Amino acid sequence: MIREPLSGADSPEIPYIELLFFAYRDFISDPDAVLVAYGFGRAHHRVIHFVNRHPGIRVADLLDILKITKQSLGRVLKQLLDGGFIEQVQGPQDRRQRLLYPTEAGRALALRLLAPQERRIGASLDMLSAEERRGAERFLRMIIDAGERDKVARLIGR
Amino acid sequence: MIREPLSGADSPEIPYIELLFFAYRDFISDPDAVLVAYGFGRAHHRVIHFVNRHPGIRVADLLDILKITKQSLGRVLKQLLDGGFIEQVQGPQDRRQRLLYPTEAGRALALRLLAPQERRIGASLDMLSAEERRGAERFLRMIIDAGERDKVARLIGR
DNA sequence: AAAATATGTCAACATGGCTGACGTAAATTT
DNA sequence: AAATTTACGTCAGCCATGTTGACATATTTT
Repeated sequence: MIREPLSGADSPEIPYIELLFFAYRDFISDPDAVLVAYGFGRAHHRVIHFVNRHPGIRVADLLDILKITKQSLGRVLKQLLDGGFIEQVQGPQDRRQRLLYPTEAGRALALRLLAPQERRIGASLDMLSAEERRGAERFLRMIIDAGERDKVARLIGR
Repeated sequence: MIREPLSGADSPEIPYIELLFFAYRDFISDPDAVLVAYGFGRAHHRVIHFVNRHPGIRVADLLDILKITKQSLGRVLKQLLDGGFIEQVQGPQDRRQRLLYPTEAGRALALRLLAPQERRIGASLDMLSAEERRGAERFLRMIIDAGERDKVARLIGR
């Protein structure tokens, strides 16, 4: 039995690791509360978000963003299609593709899910200087897998 | 059907929201890879981590940190006890309490799970100025629920 | 014509959340 | 001393969301 704590003195990274855990824990609690009213979960949230951010996105792109299997995505996608939050359109060039677009309801849901997170993040950013904000952004960016950073930069538009 | 993307121009918070998603996605992929070798999941990781950080922690405190139910915690805790990664000791003052301590194996596992995250976070911090690092820390801190911040500050030791 | 690609689908399974109720032992309050 | 509260464990069952691997179809590319 070990009595000595694993301490932040041993490793200066530990506070950041734990802050990331706690921040993420609370960060997703906002949309979670909204989602229960729709009978949806976090997986639906992610799909709704990225389809609204990139109308016409392909299923394959969504899989690459979410890093989940086709089966898992297929399940929630079907529910969102059935529920009238997302529409499929055959790709005009490549007709194998099913391009995904939000409906009016889908856009409304995306905005409802976004609102509390904007508030939370906005309030946090308000407390920071310009350089501190840059620090937050660069910190997160460098945590992403090196091979994914360019893709993410393109996705978020900077 | 809506064709206009929900844009970062509409809302300056969106890039941060998405970076947080992508950073967290990759951040947990490291320990996930280690855990499969033990037949454990993320829930075990969290328990192992906080028991190693705070040897002698009570079950109730763990529940408050993880924000999960007693039932969910009980399941993984039992597996960690059975596997010899954690030991229980009756509380000396209050004998209703079961204080949790890591075993040697539990400490070793905690360090194995920590190592890749330290590398990832450390490499990210190395790219930042002192003020940027401060920004990253303050950003995360302010994302945490206001009512939880003091508790978290105590837990992470600053 | 053959091969590769984009997508969907099937069955089966595991993890880890949840609820609500109930039990026990120990500490605290009345 | 009795009643209440607290800390913890446990039971049964449910749900969301992740996994694998195989297979089907339409379409595009070679």
